[in-house]
Amino acid sequence: MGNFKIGELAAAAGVGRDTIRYYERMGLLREPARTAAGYRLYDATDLERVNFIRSAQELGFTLDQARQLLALRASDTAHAQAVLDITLAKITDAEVRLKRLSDIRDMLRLLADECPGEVPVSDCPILTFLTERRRSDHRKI
Amino acid sequence: MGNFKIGELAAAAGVGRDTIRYYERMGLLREPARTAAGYRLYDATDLERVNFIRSAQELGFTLDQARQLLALRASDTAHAQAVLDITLAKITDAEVRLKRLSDIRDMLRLLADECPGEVPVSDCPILTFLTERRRSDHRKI
DNA sequence: ATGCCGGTTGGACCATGGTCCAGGGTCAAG
DNA sequence: CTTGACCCTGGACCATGGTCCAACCGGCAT
Repeated sequence: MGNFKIGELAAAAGVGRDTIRYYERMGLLREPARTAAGYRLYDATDLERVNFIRSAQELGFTLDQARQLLALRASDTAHAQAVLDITLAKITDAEVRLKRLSDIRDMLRLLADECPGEVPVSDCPILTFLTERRRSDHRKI
Repeated sequence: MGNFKIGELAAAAGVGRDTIRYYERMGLLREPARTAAGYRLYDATDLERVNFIRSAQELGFTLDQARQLLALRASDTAHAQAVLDITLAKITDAEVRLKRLSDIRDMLRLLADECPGEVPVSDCPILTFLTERRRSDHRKI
């Protein structure tokens, strides 16, 4: 009972058919049962898996990490610490990227604030900055 | 005076030779003069261009945007407003991404704080969250 | 003249996460 | 019986910013 064909699974999960086949190739979904004609047959646990993967992606996990999380979930010996470790690494990673990106934003904002707009490009402080910067370089932004 | 071969330009700019040729193919660098043997010959303005591109990249501009900035810099009719517009768009873009990423970090942090570690994965709140989440979905994270 | 470094080309390949296509088979409705 | 919607496969293709490769040529030192 409750068997879907690929299109139905895809629609239920809000992804494309090709995405389902891609996940299968990537080892995120099991090889499904088939009808006599070769059609893939899925059930509710497959839908749940696809939903899990999508949720993980929304939290910034890669497909590879989603696969690790699925493997941990399926294990009966693993402890939650393993999941926590992955999560903590992801948090650190997010913080590094937040720092880099906010530094960039701050620098752009400084430059934008200095730029009067109504001058020829030759007087644009943004271009001047990009042009001059390397004379004293090799520090990170 | 001051002509470099590609390897010298690459070393001076701190990039690979292939990167120089790649920039040429992408239209970021002019087609350089050649020696009789077909070797590319560069000068200080080419080095300065590569440095400009690298600086732009460090500020989060794509190569495509770097090309636009170079075109503006070379124009004698453009005004600084055009550069400012690109920069402001980049700032907005950075802010959107900062918001998304910090929302993700916050959610991960909440989940990590709830996770005791020393329990079987079946009791891991992170996995539970990923498993359950889609029952009430379709809002952005 | 021999070795070696560095130059040339076109094209393949990397990661990431898919998307699309051709050329065929299947299935239910009209 | 035909039409249309769906499914199958293998492989190409997308963006991004390069990197690496083979197979060849140039130029300098020993």
